[in-house]
Amino acid sequence: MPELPEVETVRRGLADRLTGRTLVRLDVHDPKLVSRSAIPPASLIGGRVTDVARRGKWILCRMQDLYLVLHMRMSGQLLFDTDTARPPRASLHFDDGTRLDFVDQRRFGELLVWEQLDVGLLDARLGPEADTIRVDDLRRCLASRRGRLKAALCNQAVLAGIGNMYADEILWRARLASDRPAGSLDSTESRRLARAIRRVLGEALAAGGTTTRDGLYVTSEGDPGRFTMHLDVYQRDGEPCPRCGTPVERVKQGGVSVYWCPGCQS
DNA sequence: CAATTGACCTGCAGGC
DNA sequence: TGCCTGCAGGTCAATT
Repeated sequence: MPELPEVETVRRGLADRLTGRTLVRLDVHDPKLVSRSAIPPASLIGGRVTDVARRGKWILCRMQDLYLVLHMRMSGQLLFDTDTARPPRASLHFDDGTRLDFVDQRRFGELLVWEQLDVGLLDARLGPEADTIRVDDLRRCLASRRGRLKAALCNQAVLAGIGNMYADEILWRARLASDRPAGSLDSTESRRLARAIRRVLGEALAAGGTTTRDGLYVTSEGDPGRFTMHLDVYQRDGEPCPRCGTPVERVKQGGVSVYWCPGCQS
């Protein structure tokens, strides 16, 4: 599922190909994709892409006074000029002939048109960007939280960009158990966690993200992510922990799977 | 205010 | 073979 490294990889792909381009045609094949947009998507036609930014898992394409806002949710793919097996939910055509398709098996993704004001509102409901988090900011984010550490890491209002897969990888790297109360970390553990967040997300981004066995994540050029082989615990239940050899366990916590090593995470 | 739960979706795996 | 159930999880709204 697209988390910060995947969304950032896609953002870079879009920035490369779309900056300076003008949208000449927009075909929405699935109305649900745009149903939460207060401004009709057709308003973007004739607009030129001046900048492609990212906030958490949201992609924000500035098109002069409006923003094309994209969220891939579980299975969204943004693909340039590919002939996919799956029909796109929308296709965007640009002045140089480039076509960008929004393909989305599970149909949770969204395409929205926002004004500057709405971008500000997004900022207010997201925590700081996870990939650059520093230990003192992290402690502020987690302080006085009584819920589970993993839930806090995955909560976009606390920290923006982490999802289920990287939360497990980060917790393994930091040698922390997912069910620890978020506010219970001492200063050593907080330092370890902040470092693990930056390291895991940074390495995953450098590898162009992670394509899991569902194969749903690919870059905007259609390439799979190369971090897959570097996963230490995610979807590796039963395999020996790379650090201590204890078999990796999979448990259910708050409705989602947690992959972790009971031998070295506490 | 913080935490939890259900809803939204589709494809696929597993059981019978 | 075919039907059914459960599962994958990001975000939001509603509830505790």
